[in-house]
Amino acid sequence: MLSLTEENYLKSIFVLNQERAESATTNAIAEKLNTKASSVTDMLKRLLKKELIHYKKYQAVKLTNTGKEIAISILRKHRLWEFFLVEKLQFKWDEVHEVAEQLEHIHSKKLTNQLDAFLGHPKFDPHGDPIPDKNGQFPMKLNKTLSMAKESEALVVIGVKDHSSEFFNYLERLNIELGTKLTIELINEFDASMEIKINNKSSATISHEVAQNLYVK
Amino acid sequence: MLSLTEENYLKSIFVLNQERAESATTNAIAEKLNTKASSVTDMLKRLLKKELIHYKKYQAVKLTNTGKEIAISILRKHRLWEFFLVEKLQFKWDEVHEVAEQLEHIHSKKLTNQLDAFLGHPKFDPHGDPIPDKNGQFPMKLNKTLSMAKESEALVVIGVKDHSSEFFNYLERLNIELGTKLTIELINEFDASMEIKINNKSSATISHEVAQNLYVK
DNA sequence: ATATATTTTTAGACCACCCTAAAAATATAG
DNA sequence: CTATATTTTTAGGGTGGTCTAAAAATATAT
Repeated sequence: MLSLTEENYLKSIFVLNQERAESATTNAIAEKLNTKASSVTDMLKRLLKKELIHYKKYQAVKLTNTGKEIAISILRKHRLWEFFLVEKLQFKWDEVHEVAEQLEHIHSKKLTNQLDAFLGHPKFDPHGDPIPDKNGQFPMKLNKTLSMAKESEALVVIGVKDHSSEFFNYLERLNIELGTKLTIELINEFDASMEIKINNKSSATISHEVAQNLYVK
Repeated sequence: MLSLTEENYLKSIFVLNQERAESATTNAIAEKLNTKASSVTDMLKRLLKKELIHYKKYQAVKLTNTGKEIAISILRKHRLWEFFLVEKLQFKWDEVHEVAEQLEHIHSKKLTNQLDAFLGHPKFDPHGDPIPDKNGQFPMKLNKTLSMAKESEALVVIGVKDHSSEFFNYLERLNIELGTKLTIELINEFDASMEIKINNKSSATISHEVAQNLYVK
């Protein structure tokens, strides 16, 4: 059983390596965890002894498979809890992080999996970050935006690229949320703005910029 | 901000003093926390310095008002989470404790209060223990056991006195859980055992000892 | 290619929390 | 009331995790 601190180190290393290979350096980890480089070196030795990382002095760190598994499970818990907080407990999207940082360290497979089921197996957290499933598989990254679709296509909203509250407010006024059905009625050639039907009820005209920020399938 | 360990000490002291005044002795605390008496003495000094307990060498410990507040808030969180686990995540009675022991240490007033609201402000946890409200007030204690009821009375199970897994298993075999309706069909004068109807379906004979451990209303 | 700047590691110390073994205080029995 | 048993505390040490300051390795600049 790992300590809370060890888990946080694994998570940071994982996230850094996601961003860019070779980027999990001592200093980078220290900064991410608000600690000192010397403390990081200390911990790296411990994690090496437990075979959770690959580490040679003065070189960037990588996770072993075990280390990766653990890091992913922590990420999974973090994002599931964020989803829970927003969806069930009315937290705002900027209030969840701090609490999820604590909840991600609760050890109970049953808890995690039941929570996942209770939430309906969400694929993305409230910030749009992908939630790995219980086997550690990440969902496909969202890549198709409304702006890529053609006239008369019927689509479903599955995410947003922009996370500003301005955008969320805009979507709320138009009654667009996750799962909303959109049909493209017309695309203006001039500025690529679109006339769309929302849930087969209301109609609206949206700019190309808005369409670029809506993930659909 | 208190450490997880400090919080556990406060909780244990509170629970011991609930059971009986003067019962929070060094040895009793050590046993409750699965640690050694000398470690307890160590911690008592720290808690004294933080003014969370009243403590004189060789004497039983009491909580200060601050200490009591903290202990109650931990108990509140523990019991709310137990309720959540059973009610929303389909945990069994005997599976919740270990996880709740972890969840009770999450620091977020907003989380606790929103969870409370989400659950509908429950007054008792799945074991029938009272859940203090956000001001630290406990609801009235459960006091009526099945053994106090009379022939032909119809009752609802609202808690258990005994928390052993043996008892939980027994109840599971009989299909008795929170909210189960029991009707007393007959009380044997000899040993005070009862024949009861469970949810108007199955019948069973239960001993007086079992009846004494079921809270009803 | 050497001098300088930056990054990383080591050395040594501190704190929280745990332990064992022994000493001190308290409780119990005759 | 003394002798013994029990409880509690002290003394001293260990581990996980932190830090500062200094040394070592690596990277950068001329």
